[in-house]
Order: sequence, then structure tokens, then C-alpha cells
Amino acid sequence: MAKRKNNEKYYRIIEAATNIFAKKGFYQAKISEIAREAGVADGTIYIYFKNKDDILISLFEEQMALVLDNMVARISHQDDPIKKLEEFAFTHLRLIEQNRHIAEIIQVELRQSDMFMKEYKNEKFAHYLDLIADIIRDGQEKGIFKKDVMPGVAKRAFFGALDEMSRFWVLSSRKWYDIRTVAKQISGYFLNGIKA
Amino acid sequence: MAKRKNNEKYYRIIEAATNIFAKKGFYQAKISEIAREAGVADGTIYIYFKNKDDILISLFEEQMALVLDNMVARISHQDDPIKKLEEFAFTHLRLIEQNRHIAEIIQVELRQSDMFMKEYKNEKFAHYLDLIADIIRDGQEKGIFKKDVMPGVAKRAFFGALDEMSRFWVLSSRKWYDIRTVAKQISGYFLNGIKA
Amino acid sequence: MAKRKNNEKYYRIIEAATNIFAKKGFYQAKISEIAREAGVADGTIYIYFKNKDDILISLFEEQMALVLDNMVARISHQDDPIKKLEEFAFTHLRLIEQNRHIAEIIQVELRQSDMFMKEYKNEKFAHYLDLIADIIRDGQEKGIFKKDVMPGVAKRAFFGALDEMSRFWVLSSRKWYDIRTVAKQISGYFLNGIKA
Amino acid sequence: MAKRKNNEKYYRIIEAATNIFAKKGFYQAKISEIAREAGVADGTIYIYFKNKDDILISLFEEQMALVLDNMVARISHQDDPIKKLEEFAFTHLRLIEQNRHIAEIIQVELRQSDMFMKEYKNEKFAHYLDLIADIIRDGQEKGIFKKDVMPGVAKRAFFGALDEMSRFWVLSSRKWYDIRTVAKQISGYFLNGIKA
DNA sequence: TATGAATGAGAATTCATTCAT
DNA sequence: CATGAATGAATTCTCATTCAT
Repeated sequence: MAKRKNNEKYYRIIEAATNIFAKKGFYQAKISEIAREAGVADGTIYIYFKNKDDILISLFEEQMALVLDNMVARISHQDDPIKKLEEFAFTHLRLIEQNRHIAEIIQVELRQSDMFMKEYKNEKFAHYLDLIADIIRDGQEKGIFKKDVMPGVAKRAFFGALDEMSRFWVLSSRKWYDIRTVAKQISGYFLNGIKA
Repeated sequence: MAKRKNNEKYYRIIEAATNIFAKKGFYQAKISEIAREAGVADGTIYIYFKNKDDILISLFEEQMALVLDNMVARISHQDDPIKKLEEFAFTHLRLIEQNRHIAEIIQVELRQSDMFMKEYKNEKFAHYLDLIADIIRDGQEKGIFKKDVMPGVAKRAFFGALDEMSRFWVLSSRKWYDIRTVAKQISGYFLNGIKA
Repeated sequence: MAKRKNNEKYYRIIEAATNIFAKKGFYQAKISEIAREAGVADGTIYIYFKNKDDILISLFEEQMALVLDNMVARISHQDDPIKKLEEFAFTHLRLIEQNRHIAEIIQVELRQSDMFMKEYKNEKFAHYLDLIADIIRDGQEKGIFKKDVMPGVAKRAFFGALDEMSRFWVLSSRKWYDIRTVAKQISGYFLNGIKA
Repeated sequence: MAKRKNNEKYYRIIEAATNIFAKKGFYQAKISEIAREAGVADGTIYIYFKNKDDILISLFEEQMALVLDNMVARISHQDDPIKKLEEFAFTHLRLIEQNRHIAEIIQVELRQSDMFMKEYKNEKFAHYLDLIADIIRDGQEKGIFKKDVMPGVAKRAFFGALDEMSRFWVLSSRKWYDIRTVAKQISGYFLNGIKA
């Protein structure tokens, strides 16, 4: 397999696949269609990717890396765990809004890959969730959050709340609520719920 | 298409499909395997179902009907909106625990069907979410919950929190937390967050 | 197999099949559709017919019997071989015009049944062609037609000329020529060609 | 779809299909059998042809192109419209005799394809018929043929006469008449019939 | 590296026919 | 005779992947 990084074609294929997966879904997307969209030959895709699942997973990893970096940068601007969680909620929802294709892929198509759902160890995603757990633990140490809150449960509850809202947006044709309002609401319930 | 209701074969096929989908995934499940498991001929499946997607959707509808009835019965035993939400969380998670196959299908396989994700109007599920919204509105009227909580957002946040926990369980090989504890935690965050 | 003759259902099925074959073609026509159109159960068809090919062949035989009787009656009104051939041409074309469904089946669908084309001994059709040969032989004996005309060739040439015209009509959406004119033209070429 | 022309595989498949269609009939011919006979994989056929009907239609077009060229070359050797029609009859029948497979396909199998019968605009065949009409018009202008002969009817009558004879040959196991005799007979009836 | 023609395993679905009622 | 649910064999076509150039 060719060196991926710093290779233009690798990113052309990733981008083409993002569009096609979002438009057609993982199983309906054809390798030849991705190749055409990327302006390469079918066979070329197999120089950069092991197989179809690998395109999806690579696409996901590239995006999650950006999302992670973005999120880390945003919340590092805040010191207060409460502000950090508010920032997390808003940044997450804004990302979904600004990248409908990516959001749709993560919400819907990613879950169509058996390899992804059942075999892939999703480290980037685990890391993303752990950003939340870390904030909560930090807050507990600072005496801001209740001691009996279980970070491993709370991180999932918080992410799940945001994620369900995202799913609703992605699957709806129109947006029903303002992002800032929703972010406020969700972090509001949660923060009041875990505050000491 | 033959009459479905009160027909033994219809339910035999639903049950067989539940097992096979959970074991292999929607796309890897073969009609002939479902037929064999159900003890009918391949063609018989097409007397009761339009196509493979239809099996999945029918399976979902049958289960959601049971889940809805079950949930309605459980929460109607409670008067207090707070108790109702606690009961909802516990009942939802217990249901997932007791029906791993069904949970796995709803969490994973259902999302592999384009027909389900993109065409199907999911009324049963909307109804399920609205049980939560109704409890919240009731609590607001009784002055128990804050007036500024938006039921349309809160119902998704609450469900999302439970659902993400379910996904974690379904995709994990082992169970990490006790159900009652998790239900308590999640309804705890949420209730403290929205209480007046 | 039930007695066919004098049985209403037998004829109801024949009629239904005539419509469905003409509309959809032999291979696209479904037994269940014919059954529905005839107002009987699928299985009932197999009481009156051996199989699908048998429906087509029976249909053809019933129609050819009518056509033959009709044609024999018409040409027996004439004594003169020339008048007989003119009458044959006109009667044949008028039949096609008045029974588009039947014409279409004979022209198109009948030829889609392998059994019909390759195994079936088409006695009714042979008899129909022999009406022409008989007229020609009669004319030769009376000194009206050339002795060197070969009746076995001429009967096919005459029928083929009429049949090709019919095919054109059946496959065209509109009628291009007046029947009487065409019958005149065709019998005209032919009669002048074989007259002594 | 790959470039067809100048591609060896395209013609290998056409030839294999010709044999299989003639031997088994269109509906009994299996794609995998054609592929095996052509020495290619099943999937390869779909690189060169849209579907099974397309093989049949392509086969027909390739043959009709040859037939047309052949016929045009033959009749252009003659100046006299009478000689031209005699040549047409003989060439047509000889072609049928020398290409039993192709004749059988055109006579029998082609008519089993709904796409061919109901959608395909048969330009090559129309052109073939018009060769006859052109000769007749030419003869009329030269005062050789009667003015009242309608070329649009006469071309079908002449072709139909030849075609019915061909059908008879194709469906008979043995040949009953000598080609030159039959060509003479048929063009004889017809020419005497239309001569001024 | 890049290509794209070739591969061929694989599976959903159809529908004529049967037969228990 | 009539029914129509059940059968299951049978086949087209798709498309991820390979590999000779």
C-alpha cells in the first residue's frame, strides 16, 4: 500500500467517498463511482485502501482526528469544567451542522459497516468520549461535581444526549431548533444534574 | 400477500429473522438461512413479506408495539413524574438487557436498511419518545420541572443518554455496570437537571 | 382433467388468457393473473389445462377452429377460384382487424412458446393453408391457373404476403391502409401472377 | 460498457449466443452457457451487453448489417427491376439456407424478446424492406410495373411470401424444395402480377 | 504507481405447479 | 370440482477485487 500521508490522491479518494457514501449509503455506494468522482481508476483505490470498509474507516479516522483536534483546542481555552462542558456541547452540535455529509456518514452509514460496528476498535471515538470523562473527573476533584457521578456512565449519557439530537437533525429535512439553544438546554440539564 | 396477523408462519419467520440478523447482521443474513431456521421454503417468506427490508421493518414494528405497551403499562403505575422518568430509564435498560438480540437489531442492523433509514416513517418510535415528552410536560404543569425545559429537546436528550448506554452494552462483550445503578445515575443527572 | 367442452370455466380461462397474453406477452403473463382475470383460483386452471403452454395452444386451437369454419363458409359461397382467393384475402385481413387481441397472439405471442414453435404439430394451421392449395389446384384443373405453379409453394407465398401485412398492422399503433384496398392489391398481384 | 467494435470478445460472445439461442431458444438459453461457449466469465458479458435482450438485439443488428450490405451488392449488379427482384428472392432464400442458425433466430427467437418486439425500432429491417419498394418504384417509373401497385403494400407482400417460405424451411427438419425453384416461383407470381 | 478489463462467487426473488383441505 | 398457501428450483445480474500491462 502506498504511503498515504502527503499524497494528494489519498485525500481525493477520501473526499469522493465522503460525498458518495453520504448520497447513496455505504452499501449502495459503488467503488467505481467513488473512483470516477475522485478521478482515478478503480484499481488505484486499492493502492491506497485495503478494501471498501477500509475507505469508510479511514474516512472516519481522518475526520475524527480533525474533530478531536478542534474539540481539544476549543475546550482548552476554558478553565472551568462547567464552561468546558458547555463548550463541548456547542462545538459538537456546530460541527454536525457545518458538516452534514460527515455527520450523516457518522450517524448512519458508518453503522452500516459490519467491520466498523463489530470488529473495529474505535480508539478515536473512545478518546473523544474521554474528553468528557476527563472534564468530569477534573470537576469532581475541584469539588464542583458530585462525587457519586460515575464518569464512565456520565460521558456516555452526555454524548448520547448530543448524538440523539444530531441524529434527529441529520434525518430531518429541516432544522427545528437553534443550535445554541439546544446546546444550552442539554448542557443545562446535565450540569445542574451533576453539580455538587 | 397472505394475512399476516394470527398466522403462525408469519411469527415463525419474524423470530427466525431476529436470530439470524442478530447473529450475522442484516447484509450477511441470507433469506435461505432465515427460511431454514423458520422451517419454511424460501418462497414462503415472500408470501408474508415484500422483501428483505420488509422483514426487518416488520420485526421492528412488532417489537416496538410490545415495548410501547410494556412501557405504558409500567409508567402508568406511577403518578409522580419523577418516579415515571426513573421507571422509564430502568424499564428501557432492562428491556435491552433481557432482549439482547432485539436490542442489537435496533441498535445496529436496523440502520443498515436504507429503506428503514430513509423512507420509513417511524411512528412507533416517535410515540415512544413522546411518552417522555408527556411526562415532562405533566411535571412542568405540576410545577415540579423547570418551565424553560423544552420537552422536544429533553425527550431526545434523555432517550439519547439511555440509548448510548445501550449501544455500549450491545457492542461490548461483557456488561460493565449494573442496570439499576446506571438507570439511577442517568435519571439522576437528568432529573436534578430539570427539577424546579 | 375435467371435461373441457361445454364447461363455462374453460372458456372463461381461455378468454382471460387471451387478454393477458395479448397485453403482457406469453412469458410475462402470470398464471395467477390469468386466474384472477378469469375469476378462478390458480389451481383451478390446472384442472382444465395441463400447463401454461397448453393454455396457449388450446386458445390457438379454439380460435383457429372458429377462423377455419368462418373461412370455409365464406369461400364456399364462391365457385370461381379467382373469387375464392379474393375472398380469402379479404376475410383473413378482416379477421385480423376485428380481433386485434387474437391477431397479436397469433402473430407475436404464439411464437414465444417453444413448445408451440418446435414441437406442436400445427394441424389446424396446416389445414388453413391447404384451403389455399385446394383452391389453386381446383383452378389449375379448370385451366384458370398456370400448370407450373406449385401449390405447396404458392399457398405459403399467398399466406405469407397476407401475414406480413397483418404483422405490420398489429405492431403498428395506427392503421395505414384500408383493408379492402390491401386485400385487392395482394390478391391482385398474386392472381395476375398465376393466371394462365 | 467497453468499446464493442474491433473487440474480439464482443464478437466471440455474439457467435456463442448465436449457437446457443438457435439450439435452445432465447428463454432456455442461459447466460452462463453463452459465457462458457464464448470462453469468458459470466460477468464479462455484461461489460459488452446491457442484458440478455441486448445480446439478441445486437446479434440481429450485426447480421442485418451484413445481410443488407450483401443484398445491396447483389442487386446493384442488375439494372432491370425485374432482374433485381429475381435476384432479391434468390439471395434472400440462399442466405436463409446458408445461415440456418441466424435464420432460426430471426424467425423464432427474436420474437421471444419483448424488448425487440415492443420497444426496438427496427431500422435495419425497414431499410431492407425499402430495397424492395425502391425497385418497384423504379420499375413503375420505367413503365415496367403497373402504376396502381402500392409499393408500401407490395414490399411487404413480396417479403412476406419469401419469409413464410423461410419459416417453413427453418421449422421443417428436411428441405422440401430447391431454392432456385422456389425463388423462381415466388418472384414469378409476383412479377407477372405487377408487370404492366 | 496507475490502469480498467476481466473475473466469478454469490443471493434475492419469481412463479409454475402441487396437494391437503 | 375448487381452492390458494406452500413449494423450491432455477437464473440473471452485480460489483468488490485482482493483475497483466
